Amino acid sequence: MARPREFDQTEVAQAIRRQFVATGFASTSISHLTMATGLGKGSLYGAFGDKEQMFRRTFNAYCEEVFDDILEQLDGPDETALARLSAYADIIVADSSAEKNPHGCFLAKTTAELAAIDPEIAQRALDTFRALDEQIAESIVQAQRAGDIDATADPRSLALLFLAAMRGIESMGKSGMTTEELQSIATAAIGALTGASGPRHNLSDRVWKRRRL
Amino acid sequence: MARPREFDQTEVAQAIRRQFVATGFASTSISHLTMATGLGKGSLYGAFGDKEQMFRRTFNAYCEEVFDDILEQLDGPDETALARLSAYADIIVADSSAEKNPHGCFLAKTTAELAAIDPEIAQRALDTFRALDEQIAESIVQAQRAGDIDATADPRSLALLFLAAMRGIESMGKSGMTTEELQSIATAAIGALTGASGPRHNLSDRVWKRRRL
DNA sequence: CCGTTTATGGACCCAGCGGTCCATAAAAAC
DNA sequence: GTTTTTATGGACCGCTGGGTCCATAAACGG
Repeated sequence: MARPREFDQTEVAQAIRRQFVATGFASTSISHLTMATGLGKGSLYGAFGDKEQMFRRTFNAYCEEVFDDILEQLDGPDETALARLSAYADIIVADSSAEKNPHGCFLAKTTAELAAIDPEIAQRALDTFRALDEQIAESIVQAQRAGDIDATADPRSLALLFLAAMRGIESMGKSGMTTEELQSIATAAIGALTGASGPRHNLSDRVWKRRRL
Repeated sequence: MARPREFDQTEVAQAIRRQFVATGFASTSISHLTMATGLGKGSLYGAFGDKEQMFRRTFNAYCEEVFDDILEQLDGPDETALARLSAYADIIVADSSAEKNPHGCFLAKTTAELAAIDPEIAQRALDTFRALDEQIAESIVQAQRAGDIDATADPRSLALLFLAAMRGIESMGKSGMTTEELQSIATAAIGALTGASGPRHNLSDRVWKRRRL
């Protein structure tokens, strides 16, 4: 061992992430990254490799976080499964308003920019979507057991619809759609799960965990 | 008048559009455009202005087309309103598969890249989303009159949910989600409109008009 | 205290960027 | 045929891009 790093790896990684979230891959220059991190080129390259490696690392970490977040948010007993889905939708709404989060979801942004020309990125995005879908489907099965969702409905189909609605909220939120409109989508999505009969259990159970885009 | 242009404006505009759809704004270089169009820099600048003007013109034309398409697709009598919505969803599915259309919807791509830093782009995107929503809502009202959708449901809320599901299909299609999965979303979205009772009229009425992303 | 090893950040490289300019070509006006 | 006007496309410019290199700094082992 010799001279140690003068910076905190995770702090710098967060600064890099903030920059990529704001300006994507192509529009982020190395000088953006040196400014955002306060490091020189040499340090940045020494610690994280080139721009592409930095980006892939950031994107993978983001996808993992997105998944960890839904895992934590949807975890719980059958009786509050629907309430947790509703709370998750509320979180998506809150995080998708352009006012609060002008740059939108990094997963969506990166898929839009790179999926067509980078199979690795596309695959990671697809894996993440499928993982989200799976978690949602599990919660729907729980809610079916609890009597909040029609037990004869196909949970996989409902889960995909719910996920699509969430991605739609994100997609349109970036353009400046109001929180009221986005919230209406979230409410309607939950309504689509419960059907005309409505839920058996209360949706307003306190099941919020934490927020993340 | 003197020497006339040697190229067809609309053909060249289409070539420009193909390039922007493929590589977005930042990642499209002028040399990309000269290659795509076969024109020299001078001609391109003379006829269309600089890169930013070319892009804005292309984006605006695209938004208009998206709206014209839904207008044409959803036009018709009450009895087939739901079938037309279903056909529209099928078109979105077909156009959103990465296999057929790797670059995705230009509206989504541009919103993801630029809405956060360009209010004019954001506003145009928002206007387009709202216009789509309005047309969908109108068709839903028609379907309610025809007895295919519960007349007590709020058409605005249902329309936003439907639109969000469509944008979700587009968003996830780019990552390579299968046509079957995307189609399942479309079917579930129509199901969410009709509710548990199902539609009164047949969904398979021949109401397809033309295709567009 | 000195040699070794690694971190540091700015100098440097050159390829490609967006944009301008201009000599030339070509059609219209007369 | 001559003049006028516009289109054309490549030469050219200043600048910034990503990436490398290296003199220097700083901590450790002995």
